[in-house]
Amino acid sequence: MAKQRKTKQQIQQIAQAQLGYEQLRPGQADAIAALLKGQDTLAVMPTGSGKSAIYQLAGLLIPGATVVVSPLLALQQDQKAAIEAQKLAEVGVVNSTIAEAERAAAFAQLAESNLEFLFLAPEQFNNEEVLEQLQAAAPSLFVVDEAHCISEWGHDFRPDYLRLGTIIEALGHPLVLALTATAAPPVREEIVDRLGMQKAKVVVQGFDRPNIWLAVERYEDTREKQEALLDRVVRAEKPGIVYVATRKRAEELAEALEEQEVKAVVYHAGKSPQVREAAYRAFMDDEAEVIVATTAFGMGVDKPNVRFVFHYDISDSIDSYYQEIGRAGRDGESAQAVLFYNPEDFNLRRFFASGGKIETEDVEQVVQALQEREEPMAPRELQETTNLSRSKLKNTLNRLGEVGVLETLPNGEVVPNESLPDLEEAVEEAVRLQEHRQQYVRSRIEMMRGYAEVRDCRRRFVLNYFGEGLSESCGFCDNCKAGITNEPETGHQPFPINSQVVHKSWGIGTVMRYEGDKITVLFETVGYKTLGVGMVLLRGLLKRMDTAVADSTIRS
DNA sequence: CGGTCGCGAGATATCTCGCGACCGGTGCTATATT
Repeated sequence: MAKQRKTKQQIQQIAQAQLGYEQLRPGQADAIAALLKGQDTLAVMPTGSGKSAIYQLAGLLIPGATVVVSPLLALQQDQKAAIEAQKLAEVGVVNSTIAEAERAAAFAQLAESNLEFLFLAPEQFNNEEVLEQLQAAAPSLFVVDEAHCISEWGHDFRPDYLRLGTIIEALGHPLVLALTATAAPPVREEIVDRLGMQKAKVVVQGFDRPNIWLAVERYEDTREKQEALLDRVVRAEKPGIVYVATRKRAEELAEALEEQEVKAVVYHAGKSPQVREAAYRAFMDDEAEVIVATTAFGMGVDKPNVRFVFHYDISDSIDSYYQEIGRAGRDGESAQAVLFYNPEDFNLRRFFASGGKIETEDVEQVVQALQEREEPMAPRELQETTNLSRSKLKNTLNRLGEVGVLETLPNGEVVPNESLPDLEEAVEEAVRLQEHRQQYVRSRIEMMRGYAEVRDCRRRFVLNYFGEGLSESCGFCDNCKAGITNEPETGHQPFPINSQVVHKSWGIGTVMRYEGDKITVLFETVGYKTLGVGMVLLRGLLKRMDTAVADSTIRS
């Protein structure tokens, strides 16, 4: 296929003609231009900045079909509807809710090169027919929407996200486009890595949301915290979102709000699809003032006038937290993000994070079962033979796949690899990988504590976390208002932000931020670590890595 | 880790305490049952 060279101006003209866009935003044009040059691209851009337009335009401009991997059935439907409303091209959706006839029609259209966009969830690739049809159709563009799911869900919850790289390879490596709203540098790296993106272009659009007021209120007492939150919701300008960690808490808080005559609805995965849809609609249409929700609520939500996002419980990472509060103030008007913080709440997060611990014996058991069988086994069979819990087995299989002991076939069954590495060593490596993963997850929770307890401009903390600087304090967070800020003093920063350093036992890391006399480094193996700068210098704990970080990143 | 539930024991005929068990988030898909 001849590479298409189009100037940004030409792209702009097409955008205007096809999508009615007056002006493409810088990130959009950069991403599309990179794709047209044949470069795999990762675009990290806030919701509402037109991520969909990137794949829509690129899909139309590049000859051949576009496959879009999307995590939720509702999103697939929405995106299809959006394209159809603009009469851009023929669209198909393939998932478990689609009738056989419609599914067959979509594949027939695809085979005749009459389908431009095909939406599906990563689990669909377990179906051999899907993969065969796609291989025959040879799509030219493979899009992974909400690509942070690879890193957030792939390791345990939805492991098929980790297999997308294999799928891309099986399709002969079409051009790859990954899209996400929120991804810290290690998450970006993982996306590029796991999808096997080649010479990836990374386009990052500004993370700052200056109209969102950031604050943390600390309580040592649960009852006191609840009363404070309810009181704040009652007084706050609405509509707003209250995030909680458990379904039960969601129900309780909504009820308490109703008692105070606040129109509140509940949203969590324990509700039937109808009830969830009704709650969503009520909130979107401003019939409900407040939605009290678990993390089930949010993906794909783009409501302009959300005036507050309150967290009754802390999130599992800054990534999640920022994504959640980012749903406030999309209209550009000011909005509030307040974290109601009780250090005890970390216990639940640690519990969620500890579920995936695997023991050497468990791993050996799985390997043994596979070897005895000598033919592909479905995970369900393995679960019966080994007596491991579903999530533990998932984790074990994922890690074994990573160290090359086994391979997951397109239909989801697993087989031992033909050329087996040293088994004992590989098993140990698998256990070690899982430990690293856990340390990483826990270190992200610790960064959340860092945010809650930081005595500096909170916006600077968050932006540093995403690899961006903020030279002047924001003036729009509780700490700035109270005069608790800590202007960066270059003299105390022996290693520049974002530079690479090496630690004797933790290996390579990236300098994330400084706070007072503390330095926070993100290590590839153990996650985020905070050290005293004085001690680091005195003991020579960190050494500068001289290889410059490849910077294919555009900031705008 | 901590909140909650259910149970049995104890002092009194219903309530209170203490102990152990158990649960806690996110979604796809396939399949069986009304």
